[in-house]
Amino acid sequence: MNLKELALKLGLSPTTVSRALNGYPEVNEATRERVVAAAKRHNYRPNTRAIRLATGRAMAIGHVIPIASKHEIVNPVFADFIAGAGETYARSGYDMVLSIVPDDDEERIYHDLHARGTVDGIIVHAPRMNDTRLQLLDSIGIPYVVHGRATGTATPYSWLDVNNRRAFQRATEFLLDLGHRRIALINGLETMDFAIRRRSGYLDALAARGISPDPALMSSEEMTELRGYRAACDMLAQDAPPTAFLASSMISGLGVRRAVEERGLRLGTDISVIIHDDELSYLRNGEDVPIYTATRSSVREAGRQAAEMLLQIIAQPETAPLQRLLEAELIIGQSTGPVPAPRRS
Amino acid sequence: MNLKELALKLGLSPTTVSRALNGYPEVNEATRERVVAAAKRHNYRPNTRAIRLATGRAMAIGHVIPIASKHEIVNPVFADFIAGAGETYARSGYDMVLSIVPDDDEERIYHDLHARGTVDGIIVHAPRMNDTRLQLLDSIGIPYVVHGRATGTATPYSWLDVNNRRAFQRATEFLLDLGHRRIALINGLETMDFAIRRRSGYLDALAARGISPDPALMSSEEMTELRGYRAACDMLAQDAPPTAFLASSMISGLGVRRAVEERGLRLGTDISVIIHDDELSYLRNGEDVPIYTATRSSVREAGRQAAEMLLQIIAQPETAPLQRLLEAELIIGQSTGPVPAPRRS
DNA sequence: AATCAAGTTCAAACCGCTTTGGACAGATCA
DNA sequence: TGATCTGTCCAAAGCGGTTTGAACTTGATT
Repeated sequence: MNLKELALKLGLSPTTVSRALNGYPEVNEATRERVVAAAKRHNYRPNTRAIRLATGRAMAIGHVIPIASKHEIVNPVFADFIAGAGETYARSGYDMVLSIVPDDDEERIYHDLHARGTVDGIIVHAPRMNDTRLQLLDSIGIPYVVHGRATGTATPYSWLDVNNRRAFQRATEFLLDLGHRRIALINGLETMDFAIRRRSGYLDALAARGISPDPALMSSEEMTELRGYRAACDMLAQDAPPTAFLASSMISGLGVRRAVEERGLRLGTDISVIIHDDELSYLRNGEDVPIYTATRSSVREAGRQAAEMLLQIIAQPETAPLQRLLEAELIIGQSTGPVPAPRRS
Repeated sequence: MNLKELALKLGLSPTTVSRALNGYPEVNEATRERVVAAAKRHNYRPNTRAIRLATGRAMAIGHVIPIASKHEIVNPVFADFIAGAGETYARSGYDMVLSIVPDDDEERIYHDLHARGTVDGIIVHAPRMNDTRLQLLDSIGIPYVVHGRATGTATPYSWLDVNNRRAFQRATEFLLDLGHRRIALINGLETMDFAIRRRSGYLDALAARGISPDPALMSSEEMTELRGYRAACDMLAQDAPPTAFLASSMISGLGVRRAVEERGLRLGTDISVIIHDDELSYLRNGEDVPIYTATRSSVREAGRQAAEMLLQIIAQPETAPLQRLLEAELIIGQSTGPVPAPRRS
């Protein structure tokens, strides 16, 4: 059932039927009702492909997920971010198209998506420092919103980010207030912008108390359970082990916990741990009572909002770049406590 | 730069240019080369929207991700499954469109996707027992492939599944061979088809040794860390606690481990644990040496293959349903060992 | 009564490609 | 030599909508 057939059935022209269904004012209310009723009765749904060609809009947003060919990690936050963004798109009648791209091929994909008219805009994931993609997208002329920021980018651009620096600064201060002095940072890969910011928050908090950072207490790895475990093992085996850990994700936090408990130490008494909690749906940090003390910010909500921003930019292309900074909460769980009295060896 | 402009520049008709680029035989090789060169020089990329309308094909596959509104879990295996499927689509020039749908709205979405011509086929995720979606999709007439199976469906359909029953049967047998008699099952929600099959593999193995199952050793929950932890805690607190656990995912396995270690017990000596390992990229079960003994099957590979099957079905609609059963490996890690001598209390 | 405006409706062009059904030239054949 | 075939190329008709510009009613205005 297409527009022409429906029009024929109604004894109207396709023009009028189209207008009736799309809410244009120049159509008699009585006929509109007739048309709407007939459309529903015949299960008429306008063909997306035709609409797209006719209007010149793709009604779709692209999410380009780069896969580093070496270490093929799919960032686990994608699932929840995308779930959030998808809610927004569904409300607005947009489709979400996902491209999984080996990262050396990314540039071509952006050109393609635009030239072939597959999408109206793009969400940029996992920005790095001096990320070249933003300039590329600007030059191509695709509307985009970055999830995160790209330190070192000169021209303004639209982004939505968590205040990672502040979150980790507060977390570090919290540990310092508990008396901890040897605080380890189990960070994500510091090619990632968010990891750079978290590190700087951590360093700032230490500096403010006159503590000079110890490189042996700072690791920068992929955020997997195993990496967290190994980094924590190494650090705990040192002569002057840390009394507290700051882990960049729930998953590396699980690895830290394993290392801690394997040594017969107890979380929250012998060793304190703070994680960053993205509120991943399958990795809840407890239900009512949080297990870990954490800096918390919902990545799903970030997805919702980033998508809204992008749709707004697409609707009004002339507006100045939109920027939104979400603050993370610091929530107190059972994984932190005052620094224990030094053990005698 | 569109086809008409390019044709004009070349002094050819759009017809010939289109044919030259699409490899039709009725075009002189010399002109073809000229066209291809010009296309590259001017960065010509045919407009997807126009192709789709003209050919009547969407060149896109839909992945419908249902979100249970009550407990909003995004299944963590989606990310990796989709990464795998995406690789296949990229190779074949298909787009992947994701719909995040509250599960009470799913039926409408399928009708929509088809009637509006947004996709050429669908991957069905997370099938349940007697899943009504398959019949719906059959009646609508959309090609589809199910990731998993739907017990109770009478008519044949295309699916790709892991042999969950066999995997859990073997895992249970392995524990039985180690002398374990009280083996707990930390299963996923048994509304899910895969969970039903795993359970039946577990029960079969027990039955084959004449062991009657103990309901107190079987839990069926969402596969989160917390659920795994709680279930394990409850079971370990019983008068006759289990000596081994079978966990339906790496994540619930992490919860089980926490419960075990929290009680001062050691994994692989005091308590044995086997997990199912989907080889999620951010939750590797060790690198060279597996941490957990596990039934292993790559969900990413499953994504690749399911996508290939679907593309094949779309290309040849008249073929009989395709079905593929992947066997899980049983890999031996450090989390299992012989049943310990009973403690005196 | 003629003019004008507002309210409705429609025919036709268009979006950018694919594809059908020729057209035309040169080669091949009887 | 005329007929047939082959190799190339093209005009035009879709695909299924949106959108422009015009036409036709009606009722109000002068």
